[in-house]
Amino acid sequence: MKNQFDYIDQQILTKLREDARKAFSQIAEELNVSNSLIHQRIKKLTSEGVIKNAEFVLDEKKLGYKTKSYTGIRLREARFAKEVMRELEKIDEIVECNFVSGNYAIFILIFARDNEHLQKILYDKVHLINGVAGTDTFICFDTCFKRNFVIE
Amino acid sequence: MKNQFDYIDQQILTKLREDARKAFSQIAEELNVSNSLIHQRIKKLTSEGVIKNAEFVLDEKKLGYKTKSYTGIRLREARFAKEVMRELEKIDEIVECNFVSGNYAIFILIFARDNEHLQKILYDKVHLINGVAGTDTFICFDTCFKRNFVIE
DNA sequence: GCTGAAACAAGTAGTGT
DNA sequence: ACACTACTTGTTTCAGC
Repeated sequence: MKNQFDYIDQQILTKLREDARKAFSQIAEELNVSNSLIHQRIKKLTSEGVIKNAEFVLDEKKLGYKTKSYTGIRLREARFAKEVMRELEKIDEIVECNFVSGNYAIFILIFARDNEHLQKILYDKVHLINGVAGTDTFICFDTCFKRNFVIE
Repeated sequence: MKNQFDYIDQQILTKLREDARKAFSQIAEELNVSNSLIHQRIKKLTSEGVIKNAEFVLDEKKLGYKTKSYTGIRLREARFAKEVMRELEKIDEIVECNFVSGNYAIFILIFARDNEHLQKILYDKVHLINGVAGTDTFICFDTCFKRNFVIE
Protein backbone atom coordinates (compact mmCIF):
# COMPACT_ATOMS: atom_id res chain seq x y z
CA MET A 1 0.00 0.00 0.00
CA LYS A 2 1.47 3.32 -1.08
CA ASN A 3 0.70 6.70 0.34
CA GLN A 4 -1.16 9.32 -1.62
CA PHE A 5 1.94 11.52 -1.45
CA ASP A 6 4.39 11.85 -4.30
CA TYR A 7 8.06 12.65 -4.20
CA ILE A 8 7.55 16.41 -4.10
CA ASP A 9 5.11 16.23 -1.18
CA GLN A 10 7.43 13.93 0.67
CA GLN A 11 10.42 16.21 0.11
CA ILE A 12 8.50 19.29 1.18
CA LEU A 13 7.39 17.61 4.39
CA THR A 14 10.85 16.30 5.15
CA LYS A 15 12.59 19.61 4.53
CA LEU A 16 10.07 21.69 6.46
CA ARG A 17 10.00 19.30 9.36
CA GLU A 18 13.75 19.80 9.70
CA ASP A 19 13.55 23.56 9.35
CA ALA A 20 10.23 25.34 9.50
CA ARG A 21 11.81 28.66 8.47
CA LYS A 22 13.31 27.25 5.31
CA ALA A 23 12.43 29.43 2.32
CA PHE A 24 9.82 27.90 0.05
CA SER A 25 11.77 29.29 -2.87
CA GLN A 26 14.83 27.35 -1.80
CA ILE A 27 12.85 24.14 -1.67
CA ALA A 28 11.64 24.92 -5.18
CA GLU A 29 15.21 25.38 -6.33
CA GLU A 30 16.38 22.15 -4.72
CA LEU A 31 13.56 20.19 -6.34
CA ASN A 32 13.86 22.00 -9.67
CA VAL A 33 10.26 23.09 -9.76
CA SER A 34 8.61 26.46 -9.71
CA ASN A 35 8.07 28.56 -6.69
CA SER A 36 4.34 28.47 -7.03
CA LEU A 37 4.14 24.69 -7.18
CA ILE A 38 5.66 24.48 -3.73
CA HIS A 39 3.11 27.00 -2.57
CA GLN A 40 0.22 25.05 -3.99
CA ARG A 41 1.44 21.82 -2.46
CA ILE A 42 1.90 23.33 0.96
CA LYS A 43 -1.57 24.82 0.75
CA LYS A 44 -2.98 21.42 -0.17
CA LEU A 45 -1.08 19.59 2.57
CA THR A 46 -2.20 22.17 5.09
CA SER A 47 -5.85 22.03 4.09
CA GLU A 48 -5.74 18.23 4.23
CA GLY A 49 -4.40 18.48 7.77
CA VAL A 50 -1.17 16.64 7.02
CA ILE A 51 0.68 19.79 8.08
CA LYS A 52 -0.75 20.73 11.44
CA ASN A 53 1.30 23.76 12.40
CA ALA A 54 4.80 25.18 12.58
CA GLU A 55 6.48 25.74 15.90
CA PHE A 56 9.74 26.79 17.44
CA VAL A 57 11.09 24.10 19.72
CA LEU A 58 12.39 25.55 22.98
CA ASP A 59 14.71 24.10 25.59
CA GLU A 60 12.48 23.39 28.58
CA LYS A 61 15.40 23.09 31.00
CA LYS A 62 16.73 26.54 30.07
CA LEU A 63 13.24 27.90 30.66
CA GLY A 64 13.11 26.50 34.16
CA TYR A 65 11.59 23.02 33.81
CA LYS A 66 14.23 20.70 35.20
CA THR A 67 12.02 17.74 36.12
CA LYS A 68 10.22 15.77 33.43
CA SER A 69 8.12 12.77 34.33
CA TYR A 70 5.84 10.22 32.76
CA THR A 71 3.05 9.36 35.16
CA GLY A 72 0.47 6.59 34.92
CA ILE A 73 -2.87 7.17 36.59
CA ARG A 74 -5.00 4.39 38.06
CA LEU A 75 -8.72 5.07 38.42
CA ARG A 76 -11.09 3.89 41.12
CA GLU A 77 -13.51 3.04 38.35
CA ALA A 78 -12.89 3.15 34.63
CA ARG A 79 -15.93 5.33 33.97
CA PHE A 80 -14.22 8.32 35.65
CA ALA A 81 -11.76 8.64 32.76
CA LYS A 82 -13.27 11.62 30.92
CA GLU A 83 -14.02 13.53 34.08
CA VAL A 84 -10.49 13.02 35.38
CA MET A 85 -9.05 14.06 32.05
CA ARG A 86 -10.94 17.35 32.17
CA GLU A 87 -9.50 18.04 35.64
CA LEU A 88 -5.99 17.16 34.47
CA GLU A 89 -6.33 19.67 31.67
CA LYS A 90 -6.60 22.44 34.25
CA ILE A 91 -3.10 21.69 35.52
CA ASP A 92 -0.70 23.69 33.35
CA GLU A 93 2.31 21.50 34.08
CA ILE A 94 0.64 18.50 32.45
CA VAL A 95 1.66 18.95 28.83
CA GLU A 96 0.31 15.70 27.42
CA CYS A 97 -2.52 13.37 28.37
CA ASN A 98 -3.34 10.00 26.81
CA PHE A 99 -5.92 7.28 27.27
CA VAL A 100 -3.99 4.02 27.22
CA SER A 101 -4.35 0.27 27.45
CA GLY A 102 -2.85 -1.70 30.32
CA ASN A 103 -2.36 -1.03 34.00
CA TYR A 104 -3.16 2.63 33.76
CA ALA A 105 -6.21 4.31 32.35
CA ILE A 106 -4.47 7.59 31.71
CA PHE A 107 -0.87 8.36 30.98
CA ILE A 108 0.45 11.90 31.32
CA LEU A 109 3.64 13.86 30.74
CA ILE A 110 4.55 16.45 33.36
CA PHE A 111 7.05 19.31 33.16
CA ALA A 112 7.85 20.55 36.66
CA ARG A 113 10.39 23.10 37.89
CA ASP A 114 12.07 20.57 40.21
CA ASN A 115 11.29 17.41 42.16
CA GLU A 116 9.59 19.33 44.93
CA HIS A 117 7.33 21.03 42.41
CA LEU A 118 6.52 17.65 40.86
CA GLN A 119 5.58 16.28 44.25
CA LYS A 120 3.24 19.21 44.82
CA ILE A 121 1.57 18.69 41.46
CA LEU A 122 0.99 15.02 42.23
CA TYR A 123 0.02 15.25 45.90
CA ASP A 124 -1.85 18.54 45.96
CA LYS A 125 -3.49 18.39 42.58
CA VAL A 126 -3.62 15.03 40.78
CA HIS A 127 -4.27 12.90 43.85
CA LEU A 128 -7.15 15.13 44.89
CA ILE A 129 -9.09 14.59 41.69
CA ASN A 130 -12.24 12.55 42.25
CA GLY A 131 -11.87 9.10 40.71
CA VAL A 132 -8.07 8.90 40.87
CA ALA A 133 -7.04 5.78 42.81
CA GLY A 134 -3.30 6.33 42.58
CA THR A 135 -0.36 7.20 40.36
CA ASP A 136 2.97 5.71 39.36
CA THR A 137 5.62 8.17 38.33
CA PHE A 138 8.61 7.53 36.11
CA ILE A 139 11.00 10.43 36.44
CA CYS A 140 12.92 11.02 33.28
CA PHE A 141 16.64 11.29 34.09
CA ASP A 142 17.71 11.72 30.52
CA THR A 143 16.09 11.81 27.12
CA CYS A 144 18.63 9.75 25.17
CA PHE A 145 17.10 10.63 21.85
CA LYS A 146 14.01 12.22 20.36
CA ARG A 147 13.41 12.30 16.64
CA ASN A 148 10.82 12.33 13.89
CA PHE A 149 9.16 9.34 12.32
CA VAL A 150 10.11 8.34 8.78
CA ILE A 151 7.96 9.72 5.97
CA GLU A 152 7.45 7.13 3.25
CA MET B 1 13.88 33.72 41.43
CA LYS B 2 13.24 35.38 38.10
CA ASN B 3 14.35 34.23 34.72
CA GLN B 4 16.99 36.07 32.76
CA PHE B 5 14.39 36.77 30.08
CA ASP B 6 12.60 40.08 29.77
CA TYR B 7 9.18 40.81 28.35
CA ILE B 8 10.39 41.04 24.76
CA ASP B 9 12.20 37.70 24.91
CA GLN B 10 9.18 36.09 26.47
CA GLN B 11 6.85 37.50 23.83
CA ILE B 12 9.12 36.43 20.99
CA LEU B 13 9.29 32.88 22.34
CA THR B 14 5.56 32.68 22.89
CA LYS B 15 4.65 34.02 19.47
CA LEU B 16 7.14 31.89 17.59
CA ARG B 17 6.21 28.76 19.49
CA GLU B 18 2.64 29.25 18.30
CA ASP B 19 3.64 29.99 14.74
CA ALA B 20 7.16 29.40 13.54
CA ARG B 21 6.48 31.10 10.21
CA LYS B 22 5.31 34.31 11.78
CA ALA B 23 7.10 37.30 10.25
CA PHE B 24 9.72 38.81 12.52
CA SER B 25 8.64 42.20 11.26
CA GLN B 26 5.13 41.54 12.50
CA ILE B 27 6.38 40.64 15.94
CA ALA B 28 8.33 43.90 15.92
CA GLU B 29 5.17 45.79 15.06
CA GLU B 30 3.12 44.08 17.75
CA LEU B 31 5.72 44.86 20.40
CA ASN B 32 6.37 48.36 19.09
CA VAL B 33 10.07 47.85 18.68
CA SER B 34 12.35 47.88 15.66
CA ASN B 35 12.73 45.12 13.22
CA SER B 36 16.38 44.68 14.00
CA LEU B 37 15.84 44.32 17.72
CA ILE B 38 13.76 41.22 17.14
CA HIS B 39 16.53 39.90 14.97
CA GLN B 40 19.15 40.49 17.60
CA ARG B 41 17.07 38.85 20.31
CA ILE B 42 16.32 35.79 18.23
CA LYS B 43 20.02 35.49 17.42
CA LYS B 44 20.85 35.70 21.12
CA LEU B 45 18.18 33.19 22.14
CA THR B 46 19.32 30.82 19.43
CA SER B 47 23.01 31.04 20.35
CA GLU B 48 22.12 30.49 24.01
CA GLY B 49 20.27 27.34 23.00
CA VAL B 50 16.90 28.49 24.33
CA ILE B 51 15.55 28.21 20.81
CA LYS B 52 16.52 24.76 19.61
CA ASN B 53 14.97 24.61 16.17
CA ALA B 54 11.86 25.29 14.17
CA GLU B 55 9.77 22.46 12.82
CA PHE B 56 6.57 21.74 11.01
CA VAL B 57 4.33 19.46 13.03
CA LEU B 58 2.83 16.73 10.87
CA ASP B 59 -0.13 14.46 11.46
CA GLU B 60 1.38 11.03 12.07
CA LYS B 61 -1.92 9.22 11.48
CA LYS B 62 -2.36 10.80 8.04
CA LEU B 63 1.18 9.73 7.22
CA GLY B 64 0.42 6.11 8.06
CA TYR B 65 1.27 5.72 11.74
CA LYS B 66 -1.97 4.60 13.32
CA THR B 67 -0.58 2.91 16.45
CA LYS B 68 1.23 4.93 19.09
CA SER B 69 2.53 3.27 22.21
CA TYR B 70 4.50 4.03 25.33
CA THR B 71 6.61 1.04 26.24
CA GLY B 72 8.61 0.41 29.42
CA ILE B 73 11.66 -1.80 29.15
CA ARG B 74 12.94 -3.99 31.98
CA LEU B 75 16.59 -4.99 31.88
CA ARG B 76 18.19 -8.24 32.99
CA GLU B 77 20.84 -6.13 34.68
CA ALA B 78 20.89 -2.36 35.06
CA ARG B 79 24.36 -2.05 33.56
CA PHE B 80 23.00 -2.96 30.11
CA ALA B 81 21.18 0.37 29.83
CA LYS B 82 23.53 2.26 27.48
CA GLU B 83 24.10 -0.73 25.26
CA VAL B 84 20.37 -1.37 24.94
CA MET B 85 19.75 2.30 24.22
CA ARG B 86 22.20 2.21 21.31
CA GLU B 87 20.38 -0.77 19.86
CA LEU B 88 16.99 0.92 20.31
CA GLU B 89 18.29 3.90 18.37
CA LYS B 90 18.67 1.69 15.31
CA ILE B 91 14.91 1.04 15.26
CA ASP B 92 13.35 3.88 13.26
CA GLU B 93 9.89 3.47 14.77
CA ILE B 94 11.18 4.36 18.22
CA VAL B 95 10.91 8.12 18.20
CA GLU B 96 11.82 8.84 21.79
CA CYS B 97 13.95 7.06 24.39
CA ASN B 98 14.32 7.99 28.05
CA PHE B 99 16.21 6.70 31.05
CA VAL B 100 13.71 6.71 33.89
CA SER B 101 13.28 5.93 37.58
CA GLY B 102 10.95 3.20 38.78
CA ASN B 103 9.99 -0.22 37.45
CA TYR B 104 11.52 0.33 34.05
CA ALA B 105 15.04 1.31 33.18
CA ILE B 106 14.11 2.68 29.80
CA PHE B 107 10.91 4.19 28.55
CA ILE B 108 10.27 4.58 24.84
CA LEU B 109 7.68 6.02 22.49
CA ILE B 110 6.87 3.97 19.39
CA PHE B 111 5.05 5.02 16.22
CA ALA B 112 3.92 1.92 14.32
CA ARG B 113 1.77 1.52 11.22
CA ASP B 114 -0.75 -0.70 13.03
CA ASN B 115 -0.95 -3.15 15.92
CA GLU B 116 0.60 -5.94 13.90
CA HIS B 117 3.55 -3.72 13.02
CA LEU B 118 3.93 -2.79 16.69
CA GLN B 119 4.00 -6.43 17.63
CA LYS B 120 6.74 -7.09 15.09
CA ILE B 121 8.82 -4.21 16.42
CA LEU B 122 8.52 -5.53 19.96
CA TYR B 123 8.88 -9.25 19.32
CA ASP B 124 11.32 -9.29 16.41
CA LYS B 125 13.43 -6.32 17.39
CA VAL B 126 13.21 -5.00 20.96
CA HIS B 127 12.91 -8.40 22.65
CA LEU B 128 15.95 -9.69 20.80
CA ILE B 129 18.27 -7.03 22.17
CA ASN B 130 20.81 -8.44 24.59
CA GLY B 131 20.02 -7.29 28.12
CA VAL B 132 16.31 -6.76 27.65
CA ALA B 133 14.36 -8.84 30.20
CA GLY B 134 10.88 -7.80 29.08
CA THR B 135 8.61 -4.96 28.10
CA ASP B 136 5.27 -3.52 29.13
CA THR B 137 3.35 -1.69 26.46
CA PHE B 138 0.72 0.98 26.93
CA ILE B 139 -1.06 1.48 23.65
CA CYS B 140 -2.27 5.01 23.25
CA PHE B 141 -5.95 4.98 22.24
CA ASP B 142 -6.30 8.73 22.22
CA THR B 143 -4.15 11.74 22.95
CA CYS B 144 -6.66 13.87 24.83
CA PHE B 145 -4.44 16.92 24.76
CA LYS B 146 -0.90 17.96 23.96
CA ARG B 147 0.33 21.47 24.59
CA ASN B 148 3.30 23.64 25.43
CA PHE B 149 4.59 24.48 28.89
CA VAL B 150 4.08 27.97 30.23
CA ILE B 151 6.91 30.47 29.70
CA GLU B 152 7.36 32.70 32.72
C1' DG C 1 21.32 48.24 23.59
C1' DC C 2 18.49 49.99 20.30
C1' DT C 3 16.87 52.40 15.77
C1' DG C 4 16.31 53.38 10.79
C1' DA C 5 17.34 53.08 6.10
C1' DA C 6 18.73 50.52 2.20
C1' DA C 7 19.77 46.38 -0.42
C1' DC C 8 18.39 42.07 -1.14
C1' DA C 9 15.48 37.89 -0.85
C1' DA C 10 11.13 35.68 -0.39
C1' DG C 11 6.00 35.39 -0.42
C1' DT C 12 1.77 35.87 -3.00
C1' DA C 13 -1.61 36.20 -6.61
C1' DG C 14 -3.00 36.38 -11.22
C1' DT C 15 -2.44 34.78 -15.98
C1' DG C 16 -1.37 31.57 -19.40
C1' DT C 17 -0.19 26.94 -21.26
C1' DA D 1 -1.16 20.34 -12.86
C1' DC D 2 2.33 23.33 -13.51
C1' DA D 3 5.26 27.77 -14.84
C1' DC D 4 5.98 32.74 -15.53
C1' DT D 5 5.56 37.55 -14.27
C1' DA D 6 4.78 41.39 -11.54
C1' DC D 7 3.85 43.14 -7.15
C1' DT D 8 4.06 43.07 -2.15
C1' DT D 9 6.23 41.91 1.91
C1' DG D 10 9.89 40.29 4.94
C1' DT D 11 14.97 39.66 6.08
C1' DT D 12 19.39 41.19 7.07
C1' DT D 13 23.13 44.27 7.60
C1' DC D 14 25.33 48.28 9.03
C1' DA D 15 26.04 53.13 10.23
C1' DG D 16 24.73 56.08 13.88
C1' DC D 17 22.61 57.51 18.32
